[in-house]
Amino acid sequence: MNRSGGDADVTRAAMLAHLGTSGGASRADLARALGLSPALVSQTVKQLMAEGLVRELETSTSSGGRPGRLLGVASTALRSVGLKVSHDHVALVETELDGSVVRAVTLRFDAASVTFLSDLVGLVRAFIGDGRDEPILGIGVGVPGAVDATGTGVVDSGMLGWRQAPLGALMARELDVPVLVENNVNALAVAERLYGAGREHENFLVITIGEGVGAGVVVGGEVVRGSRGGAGEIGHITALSDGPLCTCGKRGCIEALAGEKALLGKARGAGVVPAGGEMAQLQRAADSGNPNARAIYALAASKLGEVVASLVQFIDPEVVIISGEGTKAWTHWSIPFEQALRAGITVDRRAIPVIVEDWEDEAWARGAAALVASTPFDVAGTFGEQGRRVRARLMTGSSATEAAS
Amino acid sequence: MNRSGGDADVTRAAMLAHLGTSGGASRADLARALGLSPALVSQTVKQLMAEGLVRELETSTSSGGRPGRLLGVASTALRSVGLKVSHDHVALVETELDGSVVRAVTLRFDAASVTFLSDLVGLVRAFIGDGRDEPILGIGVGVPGAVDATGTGVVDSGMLGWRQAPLGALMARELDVPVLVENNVNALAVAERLYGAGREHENFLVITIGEGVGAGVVVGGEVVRGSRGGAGEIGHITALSDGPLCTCGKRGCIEALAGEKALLGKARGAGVVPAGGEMAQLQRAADSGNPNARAIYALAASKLGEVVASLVQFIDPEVVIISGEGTKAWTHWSIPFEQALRAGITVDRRAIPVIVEDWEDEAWARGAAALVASTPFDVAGTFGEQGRRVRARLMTGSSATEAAS
DNA sequence: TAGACTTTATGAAGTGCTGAACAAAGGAAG
DNA sequence: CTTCCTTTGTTCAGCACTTCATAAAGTCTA
Repeated sequence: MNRSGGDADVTRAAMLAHLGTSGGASRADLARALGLSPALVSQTVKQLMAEGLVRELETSTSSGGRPGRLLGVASTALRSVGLKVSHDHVALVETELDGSVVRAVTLRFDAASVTFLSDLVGLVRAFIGDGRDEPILGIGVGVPGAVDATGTGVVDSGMLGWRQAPLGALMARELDVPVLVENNVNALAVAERLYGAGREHENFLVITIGEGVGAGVVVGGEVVRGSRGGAGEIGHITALSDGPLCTCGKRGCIEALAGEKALLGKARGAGVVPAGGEMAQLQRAADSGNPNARAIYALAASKLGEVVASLVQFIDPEVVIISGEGTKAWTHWSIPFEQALRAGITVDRRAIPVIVEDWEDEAWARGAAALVASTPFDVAGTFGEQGRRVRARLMTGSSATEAAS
Repeated sequence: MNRSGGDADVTRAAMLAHLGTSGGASRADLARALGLSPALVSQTVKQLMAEGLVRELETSTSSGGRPGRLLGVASTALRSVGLKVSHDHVALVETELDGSVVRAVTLRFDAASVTFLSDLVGLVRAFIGDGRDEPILGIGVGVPGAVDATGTGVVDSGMLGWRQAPLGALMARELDVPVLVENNVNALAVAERLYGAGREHENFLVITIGEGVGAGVVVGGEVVRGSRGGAGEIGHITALSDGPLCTCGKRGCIEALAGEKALLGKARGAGVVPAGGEMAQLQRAADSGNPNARAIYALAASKLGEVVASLVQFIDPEVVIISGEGTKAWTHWSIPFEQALRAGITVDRRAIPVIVEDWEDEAWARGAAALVASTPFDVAGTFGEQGRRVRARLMTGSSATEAAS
């Protein structure tokens, strides 16, 4: 399969992104990884080197044949910005193509303010202004909620209280930079696929715990978005009939059982933490052996395990990755979660590995930034016009200013 | 995106298959449906017409512009065979490319016999022999269980008691015909995508009820197979903790609550049907208003609704299609199922349509036959060598004998 | 009835990619 | 140390497909 016509730059961008995200790779490596013919890689690398975008590094050790000449991106100016939007704060990071974080800040932000859109644009503008004068490749935005079309970036979020917020279009226009908006768990899944455990897997599940409970689904190497970008919204799967009332109006949602608010509520009710107490206090109580605190975690973990078991049975992933702020206390989740998970699936898939990555705010934002690095691989064209703009910037080494369309 | 190199026959086959499965289409229709340029379609159609594989039908009515000249496949000999394998019988059908059934039989078959492989081959050989002398395009096989690689067709099935049965390779060798083996629900999902409600949807869920409970998942127009072909095995999702013991060793699996055996067991226990009674008797009892019988259906339907609600919340499909033998009694499932389903999902997706198609054995087999017609669209190459062989046969109008590899 | 518009179909020129053949550069075996 | 094998990288002819331009065949509007 090739991409003739006007799609040559997709190939070029994919090669640049692969070199950026994987450190060094030989031409043969590139051909295998991207499914292209060696001939094309040779040819394209020659161009990219002539343009000064790619350079040869050292020679790799041989594995019984001719050793490969490793390649790397020449430009150091290929940076992306990622932001994670929460109801009361925004985390911003600037990353290199390989996912390494150059700088990061967390700022207060009121999602319920009437001026939330312009507020957000202002924060991002200031953050970019603080950096070097190099123009950035693009901005990735992770939001808790459904994103209608990733290209235009219209957001519906119960957690933020946004209805059809035209976030992507506005930011792209105001900042004159490609902006990719996506559900934050999906963004995390993209990051896992590019830099994390998902690199070796085509099918996996990312489960996040924290304020909410979410899931990202990767099938055949691609993130599943569902009919209107609503795939992975497992927070409102019913885990206990006649359970506690959830913010969504239903009863017994897993988020109402294993979300931060639910845990805190229980902890306060049981007197484990004081009235105005925080999650950290609950964790400390559990750490020091408080049986009530441990029981609170255990119940949540067990219910989460049951839900994840259903998903594993349904979609048959190769691994399950657990992430989110909630993993800070994972020691208290681990055993009951795994027990419930293994007990809820058939024998043939009980060996499924569970990988825990305790990422915090910064990592979520890094996930959003990964969206930018992933666009060159986005053959399906999910990101549309914004994706094209990112690729165009990759091509010019981000040093030339781009004409806005 | 194009498919240059050695993949020209994929395009040709896809055009033939599209014409076969959709009746008549103009060149412009083909270009749109297959995502090709009009120029290429013109060019390729010219070839196909010269080879006598395609002919022009009448002229379509104009919709404000030049009317299109409708095309159709010239050969009437493009037939496929589909079979549905159950533990005690096999259903066989012969179909045209458009999915219409030419003939169908159901035969006794013992999946537990030591000679089950050769028995099955014998049945198929006899079935093909009974038909006209035209060689067929290929054979699709639907089995209840996981199929490792659709190309080679190695089957693991708890319901049939098969472990790593090399069904596909054996049949292909013995019968000298391309053989595509797939999980039966996945096959049904393919049929829905080609001929049914799935034609207008890229993301949908197929739920089957009957002896077992299964699911087929279509995301982005493609059937999701999971890491080892085990996606969609929802029968053993836990729907009721501490529920009845299931054949898989777990408790409260949805199959142990809503599968035929479970319903029959309950019906016998409640005295609704006699000791050796059948499903039809349970249904008649419910039809005539027996409250116990109705309650049995209602509980199963409600539990199924809860499980499907989780899946809908998770994968966000556009529609849910219900099928399988169990739909014969759907009137008794309908209300509690829909109630449980709507109650278990968030407001934003409560409008999701539920489509019921009461297909029986023959339709399952037709689903398997649809695998053959779908191979030309199988860009991902799931069917490998067998898929290539099907395409090769399509090209020669199935009139030339094919050299076995 | 003439033009404007829409949609279908085709021909020519150009582009992206592949496959095959070949050269290069190392290790392993005799 | 030569010979074979494996893997990498390059060159080149050829092909599948696309875009662009143009013709064809209708409907709609003035």
